[in-house]
Parts: sequence; C-alpha cells; structure tokens
Amino acid sequence: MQQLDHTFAALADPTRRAILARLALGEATVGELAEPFEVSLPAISKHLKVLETADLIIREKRAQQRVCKLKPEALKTASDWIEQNRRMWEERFDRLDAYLRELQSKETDNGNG
Amino acid sequence: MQQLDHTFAALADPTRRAILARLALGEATVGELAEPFEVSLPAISKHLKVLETADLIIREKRAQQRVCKLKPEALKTASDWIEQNRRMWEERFDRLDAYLRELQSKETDNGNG
DNA sequence: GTTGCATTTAACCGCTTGGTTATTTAACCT
DNA sequence: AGGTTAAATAACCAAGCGGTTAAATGCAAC
Repeated sequence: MQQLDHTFAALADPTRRAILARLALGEATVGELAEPFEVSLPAISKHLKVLETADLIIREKRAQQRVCKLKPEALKTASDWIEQNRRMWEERFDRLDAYLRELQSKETDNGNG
Repeated sequence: MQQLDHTFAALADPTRRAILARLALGEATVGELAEPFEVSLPAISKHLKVLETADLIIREKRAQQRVCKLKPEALKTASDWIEQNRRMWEERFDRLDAYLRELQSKETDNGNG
C-alpha cells in the first residue's frame, strides 16, 4: 500500500515526529513549528509537505499564515498495519514456543534433559 | 529515538514489508525470501541488512544458508510510539470537539444558529 | 500601490538509497 | 584439493532526501 510507504517514511524522521508531537498540543503556524528547531524555514516547509503528502497533517490558509493541524487517519492506517502484523508475529512465536516445549518434553521423556 | 528512525524507515519500503509478512509465516532462507520478487539477490540481501539494523529480524548461519527470523521487539517500539501518539491526538480532537460544541451552543443561545 | 510579513519555490549540494553486475567469501560434498 | 551452492561484498549508477541561500508569492495594512 502506497499510503503506508508515505506514512512510515514520514514518521522515520525525528524532526517530523517532533512536529507531530507539537501539533498534538494544538494547531500551529509554520513559524511557530519552526521556532524550536535549528534549521531554516524552507527545511521545515519541506517537512510539512512530507507530512501533508502522508496525510498526517493538513495546512489551511489564515491571513498570511498557514495553520497546521493533525489529521489522525493516516496514523490509524499505520497503527493498524503494525498491530495486525504484531499479532501475526506473536501467534507465530507462540506456535514456535509450543513446539519447542513439546520437543523439550519429548527429550525429557528420553532422558536427554 | 534513533531506534524509531530505523524501524519506521525499514517499514517504509513495500519489499521489506512483504519480506516481514513472509517471515510471519515462518523462518526462511535468503533465497526463499528473494524468490517471489523480481529483483536480484544482492538487492534482497541489502533489504535484509536494513531489517536487521532496525532490529526487526535476525539472521543466523545454518550450513551454507542464512536463515532469517522475525524479532518482534522493534515492532513493539514502533507500535508503542504510534499508539501513544494516537491517544494524544484523539484526546486533542476530543477537546477540540467539546470546545466546538460549546461554541455552537453559545451561538445558538445568541440566536446565531 | 508599495511596504512588510509569512511562507513557498527554485536551484543547488552532499549523502543515502535501491538497484545493478561482477567478484569474493563460506560451507558443503566428493 | 576442487567443484558447487548460498550469500555477502565491491563498485558503480540514477534518483531521492535533507539541508542551504536566494528569489518569488500571497496577503494585509498603511
């Protein structure tokens, strides 16, 4: 799924995760978002475009400013993928674990403990 | 957290996600993993290194082969980050929603509905 | 309408990435 | 030792990324 590509790629950058964390506290302008970082404004603007492409935020005009807000849908998609796979993995490990225990008990029966 | 960088970056590639999905069905050799894809073996080998660096899999020697297995810990880390943030986001949206409803009721009181 | 502010776009740079083919390493089997 | 198989490494390439500075855009306010 191409949506997942964008979402995970967007989340792979610490600056972008920090921006998202900031936005979880409330909407903010580009300037406000840029302020805590030591990079230029165009760099932040690019990060915001990545987040927007990943559907993680929306930007809307307000006078001269662009106000950014979270858009949780994409995060849900990513979360669903991870959780679904985590369950599969754990089932797999449970089966493996059961198998190993079974093996162990057989070895014990043979006196190979 | 640098671990998250690696994990999310690893998950951002569809080939790598497919490899993980395959491994959820059980361990596999590099050749077996490469088989369904139309890319060269070295390409798969690189993907596996990325997954290994992200702590999503381990590779162990078995005769001439390298057997790959899932390693769920890193996925847990990523899952935790997403879920934690999702909760924050949703709280935020709940508060916003409550605020908007409050606003709405005030406007209605003023007859501006 | 021009000055000023907030942001984006353009053009560029160095590094990484995902891919290739060719070569090397490692382990097994005679 | 020699040959075969499985996988990794080397060397390379084109494209993408995250950053920069400089220029352009959009809007407001005088």
